[in-house]
Amino acid sequence: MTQTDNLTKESILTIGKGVPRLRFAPSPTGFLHIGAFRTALFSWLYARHTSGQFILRIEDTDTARTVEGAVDDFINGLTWLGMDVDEGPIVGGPYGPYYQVQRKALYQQYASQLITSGHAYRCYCTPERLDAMRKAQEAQKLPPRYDRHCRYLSDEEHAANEAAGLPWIVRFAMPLEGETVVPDKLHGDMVFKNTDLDDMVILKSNGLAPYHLAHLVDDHLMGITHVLRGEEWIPSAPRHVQLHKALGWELPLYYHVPNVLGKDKKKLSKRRNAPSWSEYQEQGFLPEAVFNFLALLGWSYDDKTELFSREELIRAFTIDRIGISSGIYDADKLLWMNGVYIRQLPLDELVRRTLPYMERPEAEGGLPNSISRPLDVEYTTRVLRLEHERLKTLGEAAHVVSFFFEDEISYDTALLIQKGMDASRTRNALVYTRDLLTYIQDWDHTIIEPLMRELVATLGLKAGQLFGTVRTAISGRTATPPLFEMMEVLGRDVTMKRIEQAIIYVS
RNA sequence: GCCUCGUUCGUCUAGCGGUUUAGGACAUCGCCCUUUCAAGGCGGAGAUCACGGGUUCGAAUCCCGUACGAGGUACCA
Repeated sequence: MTQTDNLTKESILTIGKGVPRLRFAPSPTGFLHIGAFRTALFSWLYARHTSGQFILRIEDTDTARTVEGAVDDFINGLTWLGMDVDEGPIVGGPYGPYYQVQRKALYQQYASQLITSGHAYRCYCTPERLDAMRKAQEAQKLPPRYDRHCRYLSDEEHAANEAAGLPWIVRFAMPLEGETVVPDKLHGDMVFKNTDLDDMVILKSNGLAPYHLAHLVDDHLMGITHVLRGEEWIPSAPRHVQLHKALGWELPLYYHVPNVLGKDKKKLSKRRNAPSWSEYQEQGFLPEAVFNFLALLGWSYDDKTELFSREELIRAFTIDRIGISSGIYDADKLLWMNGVYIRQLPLDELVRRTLPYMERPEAEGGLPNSISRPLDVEYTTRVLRLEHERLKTLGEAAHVVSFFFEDEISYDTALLIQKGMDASRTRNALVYTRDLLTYIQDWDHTIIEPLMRELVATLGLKAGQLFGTVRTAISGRTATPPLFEMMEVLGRDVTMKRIEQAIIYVS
């Protein structure tokens, strides 16, 4: 297809029929991983970029594998990521229903139309026969393919099978020679030999259509202009082209998007190497960070820009800059990006969004059950201000900040003794610190710091030796926010109490 | 087995025939800042552009093979 042809086709679709219409059509066989949302995101971004429409359709024709609650999971995931749906379940729309099980009659109608036009036929082959056939083919090292047994049945034989009440399905009569060209906007034309294509099933015994017919009928009827789907569909795309031809329908614009791979270099799979999107939510990833990260998975704007707000992404997104080679998703980079987004959050917003994570039960990553301080907004704000630029996820806040809320802290008392110090010098330093702190009028880090620095000099220690000891004494940690601000937030009473305790520990 | 798609630093990528001593980011290493941890700043290392042939004055960029990887090969999507 030449560039001119593309432009022409695109013009017809976008100007002739209105705006671009794209869909996300998951099948409710389980939760969704972020790879699935990545492809949906591209469709969504393009729809928003062009003021087009984004449609959610549920491909539930595999009734046996349908999982309860899956559709809610999709909708929750889309909502979390901020991908609003113009048409679909719940919101409805003029091209519904948006569940394929409810569109059964449509598929049957087109299947029988194809039989009438000679493009399809009824097949009475039993699963046992198909199985035996496939086994025989494999034994002979032949590609397993339907042998077209029923395609060549005479009218009399069809009538006899009918009269006998044999169950049947419908198969598509694939052209027996020639080639099928799949025009793909990302890959260019892909050519397939028709002899490699078999007579696939287009109507199952449960009366529903498999993906091949169902998605295509729906896309056509719903006016879908751009089909973005995973590259695993490339091998069956020629079937879809032939089906379009037989139905006399114009092809949508195809974009076969590369798959997202796991660390094992395998396609992300819910049952093998990919967590549900909701685990990212539970760990405290910000949806805007995941959104940004996902957009960069197989798409790029230029050679340096990586941080995009939602609006910037909508403005910058162009479909032709989607890459064609699949890539492993880099969990480290997501973590980094989440940190960037957390740091960009205004403090009150950070608190508002972190509180629910801290309020979770201890077992789910919340604050310890033993906390003695209430989780009020004022105090939590003062605490989180100190951890703001240190957080990588919202979920880790509770752990990192727990000592601000606990009454008793426990730690390895050996950590009190700094490099070049011993127990008695440490004890001495703590005693001096306690005495100094007792006389401080304004409990403010700007007051505490210079006095503590004087004490360092008085005791002939290095700053790190004194401060390290006090840090451990009041937090039980070796890595904390700046010491004096921490003391200020903790308050005089708690600080003094913990230092007293530490004096006992080192004795 | 057969069919198809893909292949630039460890990872994500820029590059669409000359501006490239192949640019950026994450990770990593070093230095600076510094009371620890982060954050930030500066810098380093890291890619014979999978390999082999062509085409061309000139190729990471175009063509053909090979290798490797992935995907598909169902009354699953």
